[in-house]
Amino acid sequence: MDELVIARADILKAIAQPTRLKIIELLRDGERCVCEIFPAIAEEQSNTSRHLNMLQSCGVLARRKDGIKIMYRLKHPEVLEILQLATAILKKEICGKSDLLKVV
Amino acid sequence: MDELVIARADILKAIAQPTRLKIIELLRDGERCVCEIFPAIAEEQSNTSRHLNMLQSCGVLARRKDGIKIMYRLKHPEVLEILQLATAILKKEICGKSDLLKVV
DNA sequence: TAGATGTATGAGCATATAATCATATGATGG
DNA sequence: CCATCATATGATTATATGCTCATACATCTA
Repeated sequence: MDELVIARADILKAIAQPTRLKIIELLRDGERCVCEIFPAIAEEQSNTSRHLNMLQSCGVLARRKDGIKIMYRLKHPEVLEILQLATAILKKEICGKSDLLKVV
Repeated sequence: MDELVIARADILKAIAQPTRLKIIELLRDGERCVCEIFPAIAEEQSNTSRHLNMLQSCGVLARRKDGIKIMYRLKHPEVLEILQLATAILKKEICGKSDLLKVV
């Protein structure tokens, strides 16, 4: 039971990090190799590689070899749905706060 | 732009933790006070209080006073949808791994 | 007003996480 | 075979996180 809770938390934790969010959003447009990803998200190659590896090993991304390159892609469309829902919550929260501040 | 990525990561991070997941699942059935929550999830009062405060300040939970008690409740149904999607991903991943192991 | 009850918070600790630099590994073309 | 390009990984550091114990703070009631 507790194992399941932890497993679910791990999936969400994998998504819940700025650098990894940027990776996921980039891969929304399709498969990319590491050498395309790290300049696109403005992170170090080394750091990007670690995050990609993490996302792959927890099942969020899939990877395949293409000659010398490693191509990463989203494995589950649900991940994008989660992002949308998070954005929806965020929007509602921002509106709520703006109301309080009488800014909007 | 980066601020938005961080804000989205923060919402997800709030959900992506076992103790907080347990709280959220408990509150799926409706409003509860702290003194009901911490025994139900088998955590210390102090620790539970911190997590509740965290979930409230990031907008996942709402709270109100009821006499001496503080009642917490889910603020956005989207949070439950996120949990469902995470479970869906997990299921697919577990099945995939089971296939590999030829267990199922 | 003195307890009792419910909730929050300060301090401390152990562990986890993310980033960086340097280097290793591995595949490819000349 | 060597140089080069693409990716991964070891070591280190700084910071964040989660938990616990003790205590504070409020609110109610006898």
